[in-house]
Amino acid sequence: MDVATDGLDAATKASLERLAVSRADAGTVLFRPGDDAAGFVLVHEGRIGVYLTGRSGRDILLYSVERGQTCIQTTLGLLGGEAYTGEGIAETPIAFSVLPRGDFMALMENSAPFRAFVFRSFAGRLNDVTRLLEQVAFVRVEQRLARVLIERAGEDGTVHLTHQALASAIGSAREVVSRRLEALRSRGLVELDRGLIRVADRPGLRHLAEGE
Amino acid sequence: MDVATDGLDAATKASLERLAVSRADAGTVLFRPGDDAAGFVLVHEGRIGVYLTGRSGRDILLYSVERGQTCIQTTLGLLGGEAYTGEGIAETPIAFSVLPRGDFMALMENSAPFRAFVFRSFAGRLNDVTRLLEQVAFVRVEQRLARVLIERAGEDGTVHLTHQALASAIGSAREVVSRRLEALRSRGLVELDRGLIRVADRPGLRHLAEGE
DNA sequence: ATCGCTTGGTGATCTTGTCACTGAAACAGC
DNA sequence: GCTGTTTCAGTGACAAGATCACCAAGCGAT
Repeated sequence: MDVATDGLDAATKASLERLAVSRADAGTVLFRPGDDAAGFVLVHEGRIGVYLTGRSGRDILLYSVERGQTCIQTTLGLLGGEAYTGEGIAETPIAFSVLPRGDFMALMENSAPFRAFVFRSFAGRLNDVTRLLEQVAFVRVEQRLARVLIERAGEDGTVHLTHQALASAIGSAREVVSRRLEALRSRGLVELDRGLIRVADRPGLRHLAEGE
Repeated sequence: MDVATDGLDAATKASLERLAVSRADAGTVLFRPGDDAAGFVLVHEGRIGVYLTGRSGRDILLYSVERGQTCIQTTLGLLGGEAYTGEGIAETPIAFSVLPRGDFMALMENSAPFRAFVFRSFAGRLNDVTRLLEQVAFVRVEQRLARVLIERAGEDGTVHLTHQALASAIGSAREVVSRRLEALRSRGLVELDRGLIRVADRPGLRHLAEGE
């Protein structure tokens, strides 16, 4: 799942590292559905969330782009001329650089390791989205919720997300998440606070997340 | 959406056309989740459906592979070492050829048009799956059903699919499809027969499919 | 004809999504 | 401190969809 810049040859790496680094605050909207891709985006620090939004206003997290990864929506746009379908939001303060279209094409032409990197990114995202589809289509909300809580819990078992943010992460509605969380709490699996969930019984939650 | 072999240079095209052509009957299972990719698959005739199956046994059509297209699940396997997550079934009698792994890698290395073709395929599939996710996550069953009926209806407005097949196509359950179809019938939008749906009011159905 | 299989219909029940509110906590400015 | 304002969370009522457990037709083979 993690697509690192590892495996790139020194020359390619150097040309990527020469790029100017931009920064953006948490919460910045980096691109919206319909935008054209400006260039190949590489994330150095922080996390970008790419969301799909339905007409009703409900949204779902397609995938996250973290350090060393690239936003393949952009690549998709560069290679196929298709515009974004998702919305990109900085979830933390981020640092990134943009490789202009022409330079990107040249690298694709000349660097086999770079091509491999881009392909791996693609493959990883396709897998992410497919797995997400599987979850949304076939898995109960409670189980999806348990999974996200496990994934997002820090060392101390805390998850700093609102019910709304959790709902977006699993593609459900806030009210549903509230009720499911209350159900988990009543079983002693989590503790609840405003904007904060504490995982109280990690093995129990993991068991739920695995299904059965 | 359609990823044709158009745009390939003559040399690449020739080397693809030298491959031996295999055939398979409708209904043949071509690959299952967990299988390793044998090589790069190119479809000459017919249609392959790639399905994702949940534990419950319910399944959903990820995408179809038609004439001139390639099954990117395979490519994904070749490039990233990931196994299939979907199940491939011949929906019609098919003719296809397989480009062995080594030859595939060589083409990727040496032919820019071939690389572009593979990238376009990837981009198309990622788009397909994303759109499907959007449908499943945010769109009503009735609307998804209407859309599929429009897409699959022949010149004469007939759709030769069972309720179960329709349910798989939209990622729902057979009973739900039966009930929704009955609702459409009562509104005069379709006529029903065993294994056959006739679109009676195409504009009306299309209107439904567009949403609102 | 009749056995077996596929296809489709139906009621009951549970889960999930949606709508319309309410209340509680956090926060900014005075 | 208070006072609005905003964000977050809880709740009841109801609609949509999934699941389960059946049953009944249609169809093909022998």
